[in-house]
Amino acid sequence: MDKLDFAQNLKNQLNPAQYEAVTHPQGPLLIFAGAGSGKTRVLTNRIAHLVETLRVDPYNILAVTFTNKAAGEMNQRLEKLLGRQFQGLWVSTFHSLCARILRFDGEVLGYKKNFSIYDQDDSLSLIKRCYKELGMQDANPAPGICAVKISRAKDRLIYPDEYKSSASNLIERNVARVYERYQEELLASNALDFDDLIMKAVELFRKFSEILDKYRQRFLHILVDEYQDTNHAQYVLVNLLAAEHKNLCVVGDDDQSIYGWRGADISNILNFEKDFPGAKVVRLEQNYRSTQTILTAASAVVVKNVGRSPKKLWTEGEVGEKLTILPTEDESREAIAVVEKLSGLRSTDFLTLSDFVILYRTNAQSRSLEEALRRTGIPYEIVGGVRFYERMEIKDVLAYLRVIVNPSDSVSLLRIINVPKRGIGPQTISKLQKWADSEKISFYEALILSEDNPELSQNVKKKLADFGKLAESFKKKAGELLPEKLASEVIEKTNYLHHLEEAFPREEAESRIDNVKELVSAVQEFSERSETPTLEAFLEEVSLLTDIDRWDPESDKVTLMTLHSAKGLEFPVVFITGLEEGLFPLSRCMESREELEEERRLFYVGLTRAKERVFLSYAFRRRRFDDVGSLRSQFLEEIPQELVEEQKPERLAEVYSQQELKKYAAAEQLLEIGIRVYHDSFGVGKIIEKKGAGENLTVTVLFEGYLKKKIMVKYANMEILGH
DNA sequence: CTCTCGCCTGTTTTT
DNA sequence: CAGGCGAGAG
Repeated sequence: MDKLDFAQNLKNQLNPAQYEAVTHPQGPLLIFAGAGSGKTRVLTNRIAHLVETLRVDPYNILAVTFTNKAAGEMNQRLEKLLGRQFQGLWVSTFHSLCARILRFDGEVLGYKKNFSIYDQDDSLSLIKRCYKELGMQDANPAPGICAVKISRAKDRLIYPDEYKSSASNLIERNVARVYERYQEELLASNALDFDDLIMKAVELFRKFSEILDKYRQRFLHILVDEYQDTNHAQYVLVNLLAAEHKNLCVVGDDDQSIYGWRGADISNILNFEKDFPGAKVVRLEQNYRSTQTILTAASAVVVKNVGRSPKKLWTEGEVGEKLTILPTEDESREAIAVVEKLSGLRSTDFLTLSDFVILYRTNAQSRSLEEALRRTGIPYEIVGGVRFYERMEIKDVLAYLRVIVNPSDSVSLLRIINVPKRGIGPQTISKLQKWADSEKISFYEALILSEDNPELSQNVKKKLADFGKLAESFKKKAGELLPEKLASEVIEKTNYLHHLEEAFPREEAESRIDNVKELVSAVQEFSERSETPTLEAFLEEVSLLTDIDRWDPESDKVTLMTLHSAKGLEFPVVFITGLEEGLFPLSRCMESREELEEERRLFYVGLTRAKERVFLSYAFRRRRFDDVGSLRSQFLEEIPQELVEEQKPERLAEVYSQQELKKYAAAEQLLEIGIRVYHDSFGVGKIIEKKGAGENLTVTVLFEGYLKKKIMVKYANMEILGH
């Protein structure tokens, strides 16, 4: 395509706001892109415009997206747009960008090129080790909480010493101790966790201006997608890179900010104009995705939030169908209701399974849905949950590969040193560790040199030597074999499949063995497609891959995923399930306004995924911790009533009374047959049955109208009206 | 050193 | 209701 054609096409295919955003020549640019407003189209066209019309070398462009999938999609769309690939263009996530930079230039910070990347699982096990080493086993906070606190600190670029000096209570002082030790251990293991990738990249740029300069000269144009979800560290990174040329284009939507809990800072986008005075601001407000009804409903919900920049989405699309609310009795009935609706729609509206998505707040909710789908024989795919690369057996094999690449990687080494069982237990490990510390050698070296260790018995030495030889033989072969051959070699020589057979019942063992085999083919597939078919490259890709990256939107299956995973996607028909107080919004997020608003944005994100139809379901009773009755979500009431159609539940529901009642002994006596009560969720009803007493008290209430149910009498929710 | 049992805890979302 | 962890026995 030549230059003129391209320019002409742009004008025809974009609306005025989009056109403005795409053709803004240089300098800071902020694009507020409402849901479904053609954001990806603008980004890709902008990159194409930079190259085709402004003659910017693709080599000088950096585009940062949120997931690898989004990056891949962008590359694909560019290729489609121009009929060729852009050589040298960098499209990647923050994490892979930083990993790449650190592999290349990180040595000045003390990391060797073969560093390992620790996921939160690895990170937590290292933190637990730090607790032990510091003799803090029972200290507050628990390791899991400490891990979160350390992670938040890193998001904000707070280093251990600063954390320590600002620690104001015992818990924080404990975290500071662990944090300090944790960083030492990471460095000794030649490993970085997810947060380090960003933090250390920033450190690199701050400490070594010549390195920063190199990247500044390279990235003359920077585009950042989902800017509302960047945290402080990412913000600083972007600002460092863009400070000189100021050709920074950020795209985002404050209404879709849903990652506050992991450090995302909404003010990054809201303050952009302050950070870059004179920034051009473009608002994309025309929605091309959803029906008017869906869009109106979604907008009505999100306007309840206080801290947002005002905007009004509009569409020229059809009015469309009302949203449907499906009240159900419990989670399995909910699943059945969803599946029934789905199959009905499939036959009457000629939809394919890939047109549907079922969304939920927590991964645990997928179980009942999965069951219903399986019973009905409808193919489905779950995105997320236990990720493929986080499965135990996969992590075991990967740990072997990581040790081969990076023998300092203590987390991986400790993971596999006795898997499969080879008689190297905690005693031996602790002796080795002590010896390694006193001799100032790494754990791996201590293992290899254990022959010379006076502390160890002959028997133990033999076991260690065997394992050491095995590891060394893998290392030697790493240079000669293709990655997939090495993986097979590891699996074979360690007798790993046999170990799985022994450790698990047959069925489970088989599925785990299948996973291991799938891993080998994943390695093979990688080395065939990758430009750098090395084991190192594979390991890096794997640690930064998300489940959504592996998902195939085209395949004829119903998709199940969390609302978080659904960001950036669209479907003709969307089911949002579990709309109950305490579940969505999640109870832990209902205490502060900010958190409740984030839950509401999540609901907004869910609604705006839909092109044509939305179904919202909830259950009166749900098995969680124990059986709990629930109230429908406040979010349901925030949708204008004229836009929804509510299905009537027909079945008898049972909800139980609980401890709360004990506190209301007087109320208990009042709850007798014939008494009329009012309940927040179900309206006015009459008690027709009473069983048990105290904790076990259960009343059956006949609610006026359509419902007859036993209620878990959360007394606060129920008002006694009298006879 | 390994295995098993039973107790406790925690149960959100993810790069 | 899981999964993790510690204690105690083999």
